[in-house]
Formats: sequence, C-alpha cells, structure tokens
Amino acid sequence: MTETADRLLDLAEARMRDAGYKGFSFRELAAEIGIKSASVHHHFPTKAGMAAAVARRYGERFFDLVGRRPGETADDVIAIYRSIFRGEIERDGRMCLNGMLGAEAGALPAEVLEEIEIYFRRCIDDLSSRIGGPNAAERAFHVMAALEGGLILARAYGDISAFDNATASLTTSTLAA
Amino acid sequence: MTETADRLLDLAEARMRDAGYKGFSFRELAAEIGIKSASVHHHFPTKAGMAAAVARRYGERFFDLVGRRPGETADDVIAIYRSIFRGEIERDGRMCLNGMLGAEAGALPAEVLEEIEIYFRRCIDDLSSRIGGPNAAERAFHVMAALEGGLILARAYGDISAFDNATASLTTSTLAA
DNA sequence: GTCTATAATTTGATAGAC
DNA sequence: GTCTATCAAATTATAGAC
Repeated sequence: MTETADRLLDLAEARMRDAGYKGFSFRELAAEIGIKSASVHHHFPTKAGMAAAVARRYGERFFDLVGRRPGETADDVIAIYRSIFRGEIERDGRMCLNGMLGAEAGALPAEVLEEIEIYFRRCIDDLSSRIGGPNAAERAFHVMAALEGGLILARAYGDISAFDNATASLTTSTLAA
Repeated sequence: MTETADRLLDLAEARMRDAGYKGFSFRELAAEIGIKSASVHHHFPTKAGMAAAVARRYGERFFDLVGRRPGETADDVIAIYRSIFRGEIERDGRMCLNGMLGAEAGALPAEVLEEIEIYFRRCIDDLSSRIGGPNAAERAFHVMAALEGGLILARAYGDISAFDNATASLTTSTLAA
C-alpha cells in the first residue's frame, strides 16, 4: 500500500462517515490531494472496490483497538467499545463507518456489503465471548445497537451529550434507572 | 396534496429508507409512476424540499401512532415504540427514515436536517415524559439509540432477529441479564 | 398537470502518452 | 504513477408548449 493510496483511503473514509457511499467521488478525492481522478483509478480500479478496502481497513483498525485485557470484566469490555465509538463522534462529529454503511445497505454493491456483515459478526462474536454469562449474545447485540444509535442521535442533535445519555447505562451493573 | 404528489412521497420515502438522500432521483420516481421528471418538479420544485416533506410526513405519521394510552406504564410506552420500529424492518427490511437521515447528516441540505432534528427532539420529549422517573431523559435517549441501532444490525445481518436481540432487554424491568 | 427539449454539471470509467 | 482527453450516463433544474 503506497502513501498515496493510504491518503485516498483516509479521505474516502472521512467522506463516507459523513455522507455515505454515494457521498464521495473519485474527482473529489483526487482534488483534495492534488492529483487527477484517472490517477485514483490507478490505485483503486473501481469505487466499489475502494469502498470495500476502506471498510476492511476500518474493521482491522477497530479490532486492533479492542484487544483483550487480562482480568477484564464485562463492564470493562463494554467501556472499551463505548470509548472507541465515542472517539469517532468526539474527533470529527462523524458516524462509525460501518454503522453508516449498514444503514445504507440497500445502496451498496455486494462487495462492500460483505465487509460490513463480516465486521458486525466479528463485533458481536468478540463482545459475546468477553461479556460471558447466560445472555451474552443478547447483551452484545444490545451494546452494539446502543452505540450505533447513540452516534445517530448525537449527529441529529449536533451534540455529543446525546451519545453520552444514550450509552451511559450500558456499563453500570443494573442498566435501568 | 394530490394523489400523484402522495405517491411520489411514498416512492421517495421507500428509496430513502433503503439508500439515503442521495439514493433516489426525480427521474427514477417519475419512471415508477409513468410520468416524466419535469412533472415531478411541478409537485416538488427541489429535491431538498421534497426530502424535507418526506421527513415531515414521516414524523407526523409516527406521532399519530404513538398516541398515549390511559394508565400506560413505562414498559408499555417503550413496547409501543419498539413495535413501530420493528414494523419497519419487518415490512420491507428498511431503516427508519429519520434514523437513516440522521446518520447521513453530513450530506443533507439544512432544510432536511431541520426536520430530522425536530423529529428526534420530539421523540425524546415524548418518551421522557411518558417514562417518567428520575432518569427519564437518559432512558429515552437509550431507547431511541437501541431501536435505531437495532435496525442497522438487522440490515447488516440481513436478519430481523438481530433487532429482536438488540432490543429485547428494553422492556423488562431490569435491563441487564 | 404533463409533456418535449435542453442546459449545466457531475459521475465512474477507459485509452494511451509520458 | 500521473497526466490529457474523452466517453456514456446520470443528475437537478428550467423554459415553454399543450
């Protein structure tokens, strides 16, 4: 992976997290780094392939960040996930990439959709195994949903406190008020 | 509102729930009902205005459905919300319109974004007041987030059971397992 | 209310020179 | 690896006839 290709992935990821798969164009990315759109096609022949590469890299980085910690409790694991998701909206006010693409599933080439499904399955698997207990899988789905939905609320409100409110109860032992 | 305008809103809503704001075109809508795109502009001068009209109608219908019931408990209210959201994905496998647009906030004309923000504020207000108790607002944010995120998971998995798993704990008195 | 025609722009993608 | 040049298609939108 060359440096130019990496910068293109960065720009595409930022645009997709803000406006979705149809929210970026090769010309736009090219202009931002001072090349022509034909040169973008040299690095990524098709838009679908590029978006799939962005999604794959996004997942790889995510699972690098959520590495297990010895002696971790279920609350620890959930707190790690929560802080990664919060970091997204805190940094630049944008969505989780794969959450955005999951919502847009009906607009995606199969190639991209496959990456999204792999990402979410892996999230649920990882969370479930680390949360443990009788309802681990259900709790894992619940945590992922609250985090993705919390990002949506924060964007609609234009206020990160919406995310905080939506996810505060996830890590306390009794979730309900 | 003429019948043609209504059918156009229906089609635009369906496309937006599947593929977002950039996921439909006037030509596409026109073709589906057998007219030309210029005729669509007669009913809705601009795309942004049409999308805002779709979002507004979506919100109005939603709040018609969530009407208060005498003697309702907090769990009753949450169950009503949950069943409406579940109905969306069950009917056609698509997102909540305003959840989709909230995610895509960075791609939306201001006119559309305003409708989204109004919708979510009204949801949170309604839920909060009907849930009651000391942490009502926080619970309201949490419920909305889990429902929107549950739809994303169901779409990524291509399986409505992901939504059910993600939201099952919302209506039991103690949320955690 | 719908049409034809068209403008102006943007899009993803390719061919071939350097 | 980047460029020029270009293509075919799609997009939002408008003017004006019927």
